[in-house]
Amino acid sequence: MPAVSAAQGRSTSNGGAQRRRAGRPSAAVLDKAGITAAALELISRKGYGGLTMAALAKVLEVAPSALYNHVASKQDVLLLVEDHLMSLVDLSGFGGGSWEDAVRAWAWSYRDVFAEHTPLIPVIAVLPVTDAPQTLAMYETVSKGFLDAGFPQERIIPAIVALESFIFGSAYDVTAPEDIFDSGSMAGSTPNFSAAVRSSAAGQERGRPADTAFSLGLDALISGLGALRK
Amino acid sequence: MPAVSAAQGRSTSNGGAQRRRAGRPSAAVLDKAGITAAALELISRKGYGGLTMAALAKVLEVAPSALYNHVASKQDVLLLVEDHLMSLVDLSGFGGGSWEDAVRAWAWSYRDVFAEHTPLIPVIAVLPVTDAPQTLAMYETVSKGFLDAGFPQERIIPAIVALESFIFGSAYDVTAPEDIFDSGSMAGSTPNFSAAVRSSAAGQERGRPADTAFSLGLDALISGLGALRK
DNA sequence: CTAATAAATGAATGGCATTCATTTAGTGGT
DNA sequence: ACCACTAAATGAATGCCATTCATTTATTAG
Repeated sequence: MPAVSAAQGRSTSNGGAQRRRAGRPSAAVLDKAGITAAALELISRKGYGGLTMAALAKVLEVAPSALYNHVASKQDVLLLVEDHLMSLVDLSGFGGGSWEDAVRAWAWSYRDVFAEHTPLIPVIAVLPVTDAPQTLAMYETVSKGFLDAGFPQERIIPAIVALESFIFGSAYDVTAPEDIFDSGSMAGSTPNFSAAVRSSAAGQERGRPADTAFSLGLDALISGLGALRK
Repeated sequence: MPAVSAAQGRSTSNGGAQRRRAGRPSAAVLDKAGITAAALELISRKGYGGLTMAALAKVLEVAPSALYNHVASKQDVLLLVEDHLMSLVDLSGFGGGSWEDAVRAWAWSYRDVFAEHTPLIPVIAVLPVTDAPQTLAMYETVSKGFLDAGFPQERIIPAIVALESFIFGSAYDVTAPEDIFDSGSMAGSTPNFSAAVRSSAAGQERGRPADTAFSLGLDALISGLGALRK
């Protein structure tokens, strides 16, 4: 199928999109910032399942192959998105106030941002920071916050990594279905677990279960790691 | 059914799979246990990139479409694998000894198992335990361990979830490349971060960096969560 | 004995990322 | 002013992949 797709257009009041003839256009249509923005729009509209190179090209009113003049692969697009998201993480606490409060605000916003973007977590976990300026900027601010709070220099990176690991895992947790711990017909053979599930659901009432666990773990990490300060 | 599983070809020691004629064979060739075993073998040999329905069918010496008589989708295969892996997690500490030691042994082995299977983490995070008997069994044992250690019932699930979140995030961390924190040409603009990276690398010497961070975070979590006991 | 069901084959199907030949436009050097 | 090179677009493959469907054969239930 020729896929009428992107640029149909002509006279009808569509999104615009005149068909472009082959060859380099006078003004460049694409750049990394535009690709990033289009990817984010697509993700928010259709989710990560809807983020395909073809769909991205359609949003940008370009042939799919044109994207490859600006990124080497789809993975590259994900990297661009990932780095952009890092700029949304709240670092304001590291400007003043206690280390505990700064870490808490940072961790909650970091988790919230990536809870909406869990498919990027495997990407982040392996992404060399060199290629990600926003990510690097975040690490710089956080490192300085830890240093100023009195952390021994050689403990700073392990502490940040431990916190990040917890944050990434917790981001997945946010996306879990309500009934994930429903033991169903097997409940009879798991009395202790089933009782614990019932009991935590009962004591819950307000707020998401994921928030309760995150709060609990974060407090434990903050107090445990905080003890490393000189 | 013992499930001959990875069906071997007739007499010849070819890798080559006698061609079976169409129609139901007298003895069933496939079952879930065999599919699970073949998937695990494939994963260990070729990684998750090599785990395709076609490759799985080839290992089992069947046509790809035959798999769909036993599983509904590839996701289903991943679920089978995931549940099998849960049986490899070390629960022995919960038989006796201190809660701290039991949790520590459980957490390390849990992380080690899934560090080799990070592509399953998104699957687990969303998997209803009903469909996963081994997973359910693990939760039962761990829940009982927490209860016996004096945890208030309504705190047990949040505490386990917090630990699991940390474990999953840390499993990704194990797979990160050595030089992930290399700031390269940008190092000049990130003095605090770069110094922290150098310093933690220097103090490292033995063991993986991921182990240092995991140990640090796990100790913090254990001492913080342990304080919840009555 | 027969109808329903289970389990296999083999041939599509449609979606996907990616590549390649081709076209056109700007750019740097002489 | 010319020319070679490079940049940025189109459009037509390519190959991989999960999944579906019609068909065949065997077993099982009534």
